[in-house]
Amino acid sequence: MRKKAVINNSPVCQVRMQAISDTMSILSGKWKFHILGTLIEGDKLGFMDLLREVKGIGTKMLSKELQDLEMNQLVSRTVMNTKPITVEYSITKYGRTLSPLIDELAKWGIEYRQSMIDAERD
Amino acid sequence: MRKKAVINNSPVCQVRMQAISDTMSILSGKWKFHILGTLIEGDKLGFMDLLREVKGIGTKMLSKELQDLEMNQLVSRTVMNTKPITVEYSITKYGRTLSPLIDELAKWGIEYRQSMIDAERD
DNA sequence: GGAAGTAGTTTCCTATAGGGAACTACCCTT
DNA sequence: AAGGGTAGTTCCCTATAGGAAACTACTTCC
Repeated sequence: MRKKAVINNSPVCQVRMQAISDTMSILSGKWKFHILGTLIEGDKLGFMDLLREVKGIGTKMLSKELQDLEMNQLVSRTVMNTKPITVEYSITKYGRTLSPLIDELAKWGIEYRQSMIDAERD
Repeated sequence: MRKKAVINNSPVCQVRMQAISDTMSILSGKWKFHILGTLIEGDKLGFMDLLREVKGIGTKMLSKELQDLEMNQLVSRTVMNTKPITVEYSITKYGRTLSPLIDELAKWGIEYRQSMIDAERD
């Protein structure tokens, strides 16, 4: 008799797994959390502001990641009526719903670092 | 006068950003959350059990991801003294500290799906 | 002895992610 | 008219992630 999957067959697990995949796919890539974190802290920022704040990112990736985030309604892009045109990027109300998740990520990472330090002392 | 980064210069932000990178790097890849989620639900599982539970994964990736997780003390691997040797994978106590994070990921993903459905109704 | 189950490893391949540098285009200041 | 700031786009390249399939090695059941 061939064994079959049991645990992940329950509808509730399937939904959870799918949800996790969704979230990770929206927030995939090296820079999304950095950009979101920066925008959550810093209200309205221009393209060049973000380029300076997000250390190490280049124009290509910043542009691409911002487009992804805008597409998913996490970030808004507003072209201002100034001469030299400027653009204001800011986090959306919906983007702010990521705060608890980002906090958890940061919290776990900080505790992880601490546990490594504790382990070293043995 | 040349502008400089301001927001992410505060030590607290730097630590947070680093922590997020740490977490994401430990949990990187397509399968880690699936494996962890399955092990959190299902106590002790063998290699082939996991292969069946984690839909779509192949032996190579499963093996590699389990090694990564074991290295970071999130998963334990025990070779059992049975003939045909079997191996028991289970989540560690430390691995369980990821539960709140995984819950947040799932929660956000589920709300995201719902918001898409709501948006469609307009 | 052959099938099937245990737990992987190895090899080969492709698709994607991501980086660097150059380039566009517009405007302001000097 | 030259330099520097705005906001990107395009092209080229490489490194890595991940998948498929074959292979190892050992055991038990039929």
